[in-house]
Amino acid sequence: METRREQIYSTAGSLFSRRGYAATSVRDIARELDLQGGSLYAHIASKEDVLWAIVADAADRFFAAARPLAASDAPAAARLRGMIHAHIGVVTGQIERATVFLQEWRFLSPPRREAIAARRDEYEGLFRATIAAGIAAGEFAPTDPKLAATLVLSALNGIPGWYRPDGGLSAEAIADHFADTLINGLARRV
Amino acid sequence: METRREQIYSTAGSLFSRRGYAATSVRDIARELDLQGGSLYAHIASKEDVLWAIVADAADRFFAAARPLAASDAPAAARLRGMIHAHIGVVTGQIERATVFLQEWRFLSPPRREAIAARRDEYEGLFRATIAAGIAAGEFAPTDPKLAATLVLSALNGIPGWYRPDGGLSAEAIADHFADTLINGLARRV
DNA sequence: CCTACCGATCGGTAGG
DNA sequence: CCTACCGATCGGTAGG
Repeated sequence: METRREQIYSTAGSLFSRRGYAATSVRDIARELDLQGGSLYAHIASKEDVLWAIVADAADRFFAAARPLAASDAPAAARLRGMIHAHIGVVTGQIERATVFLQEWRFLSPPRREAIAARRDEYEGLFRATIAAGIAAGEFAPTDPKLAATLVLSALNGIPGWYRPDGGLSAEAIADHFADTLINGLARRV
Repeated sequence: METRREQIYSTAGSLFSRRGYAATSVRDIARELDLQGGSLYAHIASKEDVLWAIVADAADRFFAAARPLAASDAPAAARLRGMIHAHIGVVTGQIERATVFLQEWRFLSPPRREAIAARRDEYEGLFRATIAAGIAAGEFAPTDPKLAATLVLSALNGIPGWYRPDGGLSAEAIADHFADTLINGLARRV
């Protein structure tokens, strides 16, 4: 029971992720739904509103997946491992929307772009704080938590560039490997 | 003694990196050079040719920086450290062209896009081979070299998303931190 | 390198 | 949701 509007978001997400927002026209979206170009505007107010709906929804999913893990009382390394798995789960499970979130948000108008920039920084803060806690607890070697969080998230956010759902590598296998390598990289030498 | 054509590449690189290829018009480029839109075509054959010139040039720079280090006879960890520094040097030293190379190459026409995909895979192969050599030599823990190379390059290629040349963090400091963390992450536990 | 133009397409709207 | 349209802009070209 998908509403027309949800169909539009889904189709737009697919097209935006493949061709980019700027290179996708509202008529491209309409065509995939067997509608006339102008008919889309019975359901949406503007092309940018569609982008915004996709981006804001994806941001919510990342927070919903990672925040509970960041807030748990497990050791920092275990929390970080869980957050890496959760993040990769969103990226691979919603690959089109995640790609649009990661790559196309810069086409939002300034107020919305700034809102997303703020949310991204807040989200990165979950990783920063977890890494900082791990350093304080002696689990991780002393390092710049901000730079380390950026490294971790950059590695994870590169996944849409090469991941194929039907490839030989499961999201779980990728998450295990990435978590092993990254956490090992942060770990204190014994 | 910059030729007009080089000015066009430089201006286009700046605009493509900021707004994206699809959202930049040839008139945008012309305006920055105080030319009429059509006058650009006295110097270039098409908008796509400009993108191609930038992307192909950036690819050359990455190879020129990393290939000699990959081929040296130093231990694998030292080679990988050098390659990470070299790669980050290109990314931060030519940030606009590097951004266009990393983000906008998908707007190339199919034959050129495939050529760049092949070069990217070849380049990633330098990292794969170095990591595989490190595993064989017992410097690195056994792991999937392909996945590990992808992790490393994803982390490095995220840098244009946040690096600011006038920020408090030098390219060298970033490279040191990233190389430390990534090589530590690959290292064999002792 | 400019003027003036080409056909195509853009996001969006009026009125039904 | 369609038809028919709006003004603006697109990449590119002819002729000078």
